[in-house]
Amino acid sequence: MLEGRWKLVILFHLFGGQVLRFSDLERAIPGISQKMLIQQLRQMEKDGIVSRIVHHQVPPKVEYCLTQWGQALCPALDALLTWAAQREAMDGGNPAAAVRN
Amino acid sequence: MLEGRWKLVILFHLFGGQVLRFSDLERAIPGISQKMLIQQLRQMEKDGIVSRIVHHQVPPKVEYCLTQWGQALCPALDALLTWAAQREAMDGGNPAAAVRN
DNA sequence: CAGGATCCGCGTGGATACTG
DNA sequence: CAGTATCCACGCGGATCCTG
Repeated sequence: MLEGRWKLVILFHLFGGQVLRFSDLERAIPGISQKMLIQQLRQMEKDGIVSRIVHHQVPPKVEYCLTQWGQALCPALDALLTWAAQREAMDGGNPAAAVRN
Repeated sequence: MLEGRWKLVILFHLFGGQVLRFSDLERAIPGISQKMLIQQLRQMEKDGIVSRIVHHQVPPKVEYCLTQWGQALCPALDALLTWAAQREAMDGGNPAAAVRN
């Protein structure tokens, strides 16, 4: 359910109860295409991890945030961030390597 | 670094300081091919997550375990397990869905 | 603005056979 | 036992164009 190149990246942006618009996410994640963004969001919505809030108005406005079940992922995401931080704190390794992924 | 279909599955088996042989992992992970197993192990070895211990003898014996840096992933893996467990504890949803992945 | 629809390359991953 | 070598399908993900 968390596989794929973008899932975790998206989740990290929704981390901590953030509510973001489609375009916000698009701008926040350089390199992602609209197709991938919507595709991954839809899958996670289907899996009950993120919820989609449509505001009926023009221009359209759609927001995304974590569901309650998605919020439960926060400790795990946090642990992953801690892990990545440890990596950078390590000696020789180049710091970019941990970020690049 | 954790992407791909098998990385996490393999890590879950090396969880808690387990030291396993190649064939142990192969048997423990139904459906994985030798190619994928060795490929993913090599990548994680290169990333410094798992370490490869070769015992020079016949028949060959090679063991795999987490490096110190790999051990640092345990809290994160644990959080993910907790997350998955919460899923199953939830009402309506079919329990298989959380496992299937 | 928030997508939908298409086309397409290329890498991931599966199956099988072979080896030191 | 612990890999290596090869072939190949499929689908992920990128690019581009279109729409309510």
